[in-house]
Amino acid sequence: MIDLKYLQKNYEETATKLIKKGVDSEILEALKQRFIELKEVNSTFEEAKANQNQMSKLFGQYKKDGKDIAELKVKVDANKELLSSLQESAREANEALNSLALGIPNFPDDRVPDGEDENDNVELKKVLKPTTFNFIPKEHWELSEINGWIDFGRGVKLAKSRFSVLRGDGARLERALINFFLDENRAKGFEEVAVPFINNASMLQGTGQLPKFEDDLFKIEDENLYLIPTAEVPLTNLYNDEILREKELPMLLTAYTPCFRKEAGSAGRDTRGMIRQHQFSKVEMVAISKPDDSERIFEMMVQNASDILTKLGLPHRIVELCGGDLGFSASHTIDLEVWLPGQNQYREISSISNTKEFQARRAKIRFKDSKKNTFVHTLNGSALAVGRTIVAIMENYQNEDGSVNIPEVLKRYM
RNA sequence: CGGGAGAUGUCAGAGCGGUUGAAUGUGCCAGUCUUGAAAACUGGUGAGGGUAAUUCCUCCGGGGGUUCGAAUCCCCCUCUCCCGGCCA
Repeated sequence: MIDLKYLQKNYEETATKLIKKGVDSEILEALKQRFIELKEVNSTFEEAKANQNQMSKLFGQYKKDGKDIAELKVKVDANKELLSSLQESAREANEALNSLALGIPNFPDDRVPDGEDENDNVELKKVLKPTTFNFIPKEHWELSEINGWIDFGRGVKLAKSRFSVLRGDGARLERALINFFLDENRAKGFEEVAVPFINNASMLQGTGQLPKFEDDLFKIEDENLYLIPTAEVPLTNLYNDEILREKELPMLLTAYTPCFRKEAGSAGRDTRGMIRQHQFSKVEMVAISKPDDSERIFEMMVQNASDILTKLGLPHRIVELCGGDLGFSASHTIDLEVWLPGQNQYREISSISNTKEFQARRAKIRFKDSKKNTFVHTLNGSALAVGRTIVAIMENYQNEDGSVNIPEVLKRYM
C-alpha cells in the first residue's frame, strides 16, 4: 500500500513515479479524489457522532438525577437518523478508496532505470564466463530423456500440464540443493524456518498478491485459503499486524517451500521443460529491517545469491530491473540470471526485491522507534529457485553422452 | 466430525448496560538508590485516524442487531481449550 497522505501532498511527484511503473494517471487522479472525499465524509460523520456521544452522556446524567428526558430523547432520536446515513456514506467512501488503493503498485526507487519491459533491464555485471563445450550442448529436457532425472509425462498424468516428476539422482539433486541453500543462508545469519504451505487471504493481501492477482493463485475450494506462490508470503507475514522491538531487527529468515503458481498469463511460454511449472521448489530469504538498514541488507542478499551460484560454478549475470519490469510490491529489484548453454541464453534464477514499507503498510508490520511506531522495510529474494538450478546444473555440467556431473560443493549432500 | 467452555492491552487477569480505552499484577522505558548489577522505590507506557491545536472519532476475536448509550444483551462466523470419535 502506498502512503495516501504522501500521494495527496506530493501528487505530481508520486504520479510521475507511478506512471513509470505503468499506472494509469486517471486512476491516480481518482484515488486522490476519493481520499479527499473520504476525509470530508469522515469529519462530518465524526462531528455528528461526537454530538450523539455527548447527548447520551447527558441522558444518563438526567436519568440519574430524575430529570425529565422526553425533550432530550426527541433530539437524540433525530440525530440518530442523521448518523446512520452519514455512517453508511463514510463506509462506502472508505471501501471505494480501499479497493482502489489496494490495486496501486509500489513506487519505484529513484535509481530504477526507465523502461517498458525486460529488454530495458540493465546488466550490472557478469560472474564467471559462460561454459564452453567441444560438442553441441543439449537442453535439459533432452538430457533428462537420457539420464531419466525428470519425468514430464507422468507429472502431467498425475496432475496436469506444467507438472513433472523428479526421479533417482534428479530427486536426490533437488534434496541436496535445498539443504545446500539452507546451509548457505544460515551461514549468512538467516534463521531457518518451516512454514505452512497454505496461507489465508489476509496474508496474501499483506504481501500484495491479493486482491489484484488472484488469478495467479491456486485457491482451496470452499476455504479462504491459497497455496503459497512463494515463501515470501508466510515469512513476511510471520509478523503481520505486530509491533516489533527495535532490538529484534533486522530479522533474517529463510525457508524452503514448494511454490504454486497458475501461470495464468503465460500460456505458450516455456511450455517445454522445467523452467515454468505450476509447482516448484524454492529456498527464499526474507528480511525485516529498520528503514535505514534495508539498502545494506539488500546488497548482502544479492551478494549471497550470487555467491551460491559461484560456489556451484554456474555462470550468471546480475541485472537491474527497469521500472516497467518491476513487480507490483517491489521498489527496487535485482535479478540473477544463470547461463543455460543448451538454450544459449541467460535465464532468471533469483529475484531480490526491496519493497521498502509497501508490504509493511499492508501487513501492518511496525517497530517501536524509541517512542512512535514506524513501518519496517521488508525484503525478499530467492536463494535460490531449486528447479531452475537443476536445469542449470544439467545444462552446464553435461557430458557428450548426456550424463551430468555433480558440482563439487554438492557431493557431500548426495 | 460430535458434546462443553472461552476469546479483553506484552502476557496474566478484573469488568457483565452509563465520565471504562478499560482495575490489578507482570513486562517494557526513564529516574532514585548502588562502585556496577540485582532488589526496593517513583514516574511513564495499547493501536489507528482527523485537526494548526485544546480536543475529537474508531478499536475489548470478526461481522450484524437491540438501545439515547454496549467490552457488557441477542444472532452469525472464525479461532482457542477440554471431553469423545477418526488419524499421520
